[in-house]
Amino acid sequence: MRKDSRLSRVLHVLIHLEMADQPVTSDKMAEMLSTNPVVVRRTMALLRDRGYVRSSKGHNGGWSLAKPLDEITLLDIHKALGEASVFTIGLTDEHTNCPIEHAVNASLKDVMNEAEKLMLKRFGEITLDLLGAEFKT
Amino acid sequence: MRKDSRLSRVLHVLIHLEMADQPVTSDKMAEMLSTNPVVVRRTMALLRDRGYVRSSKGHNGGWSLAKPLDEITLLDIHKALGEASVFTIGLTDEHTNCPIEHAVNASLKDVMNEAEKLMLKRFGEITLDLLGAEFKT
DNA sequence: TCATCATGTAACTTTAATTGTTACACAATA
DNA sequence: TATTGTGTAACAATTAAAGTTACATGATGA
Repeated sequence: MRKDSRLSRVLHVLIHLEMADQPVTSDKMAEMLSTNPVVVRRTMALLRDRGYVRSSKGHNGGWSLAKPLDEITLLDIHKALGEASVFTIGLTDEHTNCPIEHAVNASLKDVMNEAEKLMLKRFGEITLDLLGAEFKT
Repeated sequence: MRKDSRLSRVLHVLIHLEMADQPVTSDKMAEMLSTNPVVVRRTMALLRDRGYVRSSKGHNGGWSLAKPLDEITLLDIHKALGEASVFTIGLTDEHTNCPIEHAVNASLKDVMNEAEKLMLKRFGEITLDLLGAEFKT
């Protein structure tokens, strides 16, 4: 099953951003991430919409933090990226009226909701400066 | 992100299987699931490999349970389907030696592991007869 | 002011993985 | 022995994300 590594990538970039004393261009980031500047802009735009980063044009332009890392949580970034669900496991579309199908889906949904809730709670507890701190030790 | 609904589908089918007094053909199942008999065989073959179901050929052939539902857990089926991870969130390939990237991935991995562990624990606690029981009430 | 650097974004192509399909071999049974 | 069913290889279709191209627009500094 395909994985979405935007979260991992963008966190990586944000922490680098904090250490830079100048805006960092999409080109530089793309190079870091072995990807394309347009892809970077697409993803970063989602964060800008939420006020976590800023972009500027022209000479010495690029991306910079709009908020200190200790005020941004993993959950914030995860939400900004707008992935519908964290699970690869999906439920069947219940176009039938089969009560068994409904029961199965309800059970699965319960378990997945519980796990997702736990995960998002943890994400909410981790600010991005902690990620940076961890590597500095 | 694409979802894998094989788990949901196959559970649905297994509970139906229990109630059938004859083997059920791949064609019937495919119709139930609005899919293709070959797809059904592919998925069911994974369960047969683990001894949860049996298949027989010829007249009155088809699929039947090889184990009572109260001896099969959600976790058993999940494992049989062989999905690598339950999460849509992936980590970057660490071809670089960037310590920040490593730290970010380690943190994400921690949180995901914890959530996955919880989820699989719950899956292990739910036997398939419980799913059926739930709908009967 | 104007060449240059940078983002913004639409439109399109590529990629990767599953799912669906076709075709045919093989086995069981009425 | 015709029919019913699985087993499986090989291929096509689908789909969603990622990548790419192209060009507009804005900012900056020489």
